Amino acid sequence: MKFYSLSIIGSPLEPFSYHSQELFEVAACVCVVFNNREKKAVVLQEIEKPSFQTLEVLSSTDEHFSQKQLQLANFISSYYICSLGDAFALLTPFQKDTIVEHSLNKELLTNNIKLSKRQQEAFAFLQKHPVSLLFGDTGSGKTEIYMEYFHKVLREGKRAIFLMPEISLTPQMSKRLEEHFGEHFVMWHSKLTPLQKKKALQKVRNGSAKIIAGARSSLFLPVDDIGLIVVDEEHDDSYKSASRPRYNARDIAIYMGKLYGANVVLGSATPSLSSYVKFPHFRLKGGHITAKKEFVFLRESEGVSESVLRELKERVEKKEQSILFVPTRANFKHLLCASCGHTFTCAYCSVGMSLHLKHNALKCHYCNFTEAIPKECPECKGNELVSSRVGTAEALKVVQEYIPEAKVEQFDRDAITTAKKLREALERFNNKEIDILVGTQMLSKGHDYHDVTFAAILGMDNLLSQGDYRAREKALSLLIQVAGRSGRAKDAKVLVQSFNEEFFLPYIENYEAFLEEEKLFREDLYPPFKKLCRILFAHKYEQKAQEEMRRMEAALRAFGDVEIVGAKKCAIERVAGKYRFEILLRADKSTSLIKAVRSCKTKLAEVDMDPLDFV
DNA sequence: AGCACGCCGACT
DNA sequence: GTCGGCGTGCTC
Repeated sequence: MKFYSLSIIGSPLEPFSYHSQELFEVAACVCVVFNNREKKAVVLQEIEKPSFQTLEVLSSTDEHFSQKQLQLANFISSYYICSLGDAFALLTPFQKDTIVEHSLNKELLTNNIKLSKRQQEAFAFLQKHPVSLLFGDTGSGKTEIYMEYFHKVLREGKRAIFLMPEISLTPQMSKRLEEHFGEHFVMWHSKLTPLQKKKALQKVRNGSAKIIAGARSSLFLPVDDIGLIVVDEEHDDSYKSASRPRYNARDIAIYMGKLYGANVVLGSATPSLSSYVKFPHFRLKGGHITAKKEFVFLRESEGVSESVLRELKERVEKKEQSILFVPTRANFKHLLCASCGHTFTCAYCSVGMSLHLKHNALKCHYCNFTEAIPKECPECKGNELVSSRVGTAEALKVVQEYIPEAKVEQFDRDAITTAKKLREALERFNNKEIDILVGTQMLSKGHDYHDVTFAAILGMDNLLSQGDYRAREKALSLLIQVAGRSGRAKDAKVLVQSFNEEFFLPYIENYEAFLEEEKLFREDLYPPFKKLCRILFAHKYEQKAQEEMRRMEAALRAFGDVEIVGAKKCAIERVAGKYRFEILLRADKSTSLIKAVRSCKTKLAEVDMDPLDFV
């Protein structure tokens, strides 16, 4: 009889002991009964017979993790402070007896990419460093360099992972990679259907997929011969997972680079300060785009201004395309009573209800609670309700009323709900069936709109005044990214409605100047110079959440190398009926944070290592 | 995290 | 009487 320590996949608990007649390899997947239910588990090691009764392993499976995946799971579990079971739940195992194809389409070994002198220099630079930052403006030719690099990896008999923010996984990019790498290319993201997933996974497992492009989770596919990881748009916050474990795919890519002996390339036109400080960079400017861009600031706050409308109308008449950026969805973010000042807030969250005229509803953007738009104020019975903070739907309405002949479309999470809708919207825009796209952040994510001659950007001031340490970085990079969607083929005008011209303007065409400034502001206080960890407590009863927080706060005081920056209510103190408290910790080294938090983490506490958002 | 067990209110 | 609300405890 043999005894094993097993990690139950998906369980937040520590490993459990089982027995079996069979001999299992470390990292093999087995089936067990756990708490009266059948679960998959990972063999960690053989152990001595424990003092308590054990259950027998139900069966072995044909799945197993690799040694490197085992190390990766251990890293995730220790760095992000979660169970091994939670870490393994992220990974896709290998499958025994999969026939591995080594045949490579010979035609793909040669390629027709012609890099410019500068691009060649960049390529040489990237190859020299284990982790490097390709700091290249929109349209400066980053993608060609990636392609060239992928070809090289292929020639060396290895494979490459190409990470992108989910929304950038567009047909355009897919098509381009398909043309280059044919059957050796595969796309992986959460919106694939089960059948598509199965097919893609088969190609990954049998080795025919050499270039794996996809979102966060592509990092965890069963690939052991990784020669290169590219993290495109590395500044993008969506690389950070919003649920447990709250890992950052960009940072895990860097860890994996070391683990697999693969180079890592981070690419962005607006790199994060963290990457800029930590890694050597190569600056790629302008490139083959010769079109000029004119930036105009307009000191106006709410809504779509007359000037923006006039500009938009002018473009429509000239049959030119425009984009209009608004940071919020819906018609309005807030609704309040003009006579008594009563605000309409969600019954379950401490946030305002957004006004969605299309559905005749007030909607909470945090828990989705929906109710009819009230006719009068429940407090004072007044019937003069006013709304504020214009969103995409309202901006679209205003534009449509001003320019009835224009073809205007909404481009946000409310309108683009599926991959198909995204594909079709982008197709219509590129086919000139749309004059104006009105959208949120979604507009900024790597889509190639080649003929936009006018971009209007609203709501920047709200983003800038959000108050967390990255607000400046977030606002400025977003502005540059949205502006970068215009002026690709023809000259363009970018109109920014903001009172913060003094902050934005000097940096728009000189992002490194911003990074250098920001470095001074962050030194001794914020990442990457200091490490942060946020611990969240959420509970139905306010007192319970607060007590848990206080208990942990007290325990954390024992650690001299960890500073308790704050222990308080969250900025949004209630979400989905739960009261929320947080502790923010700061230290010089992440090991200090890990040690402290590990030692006194309660069940209720959710750890957010290297937090990016503070809501 | 699930999920079963068990104890108390409000309804056929 | 019972249906079902969620507090508590357990998972090798």
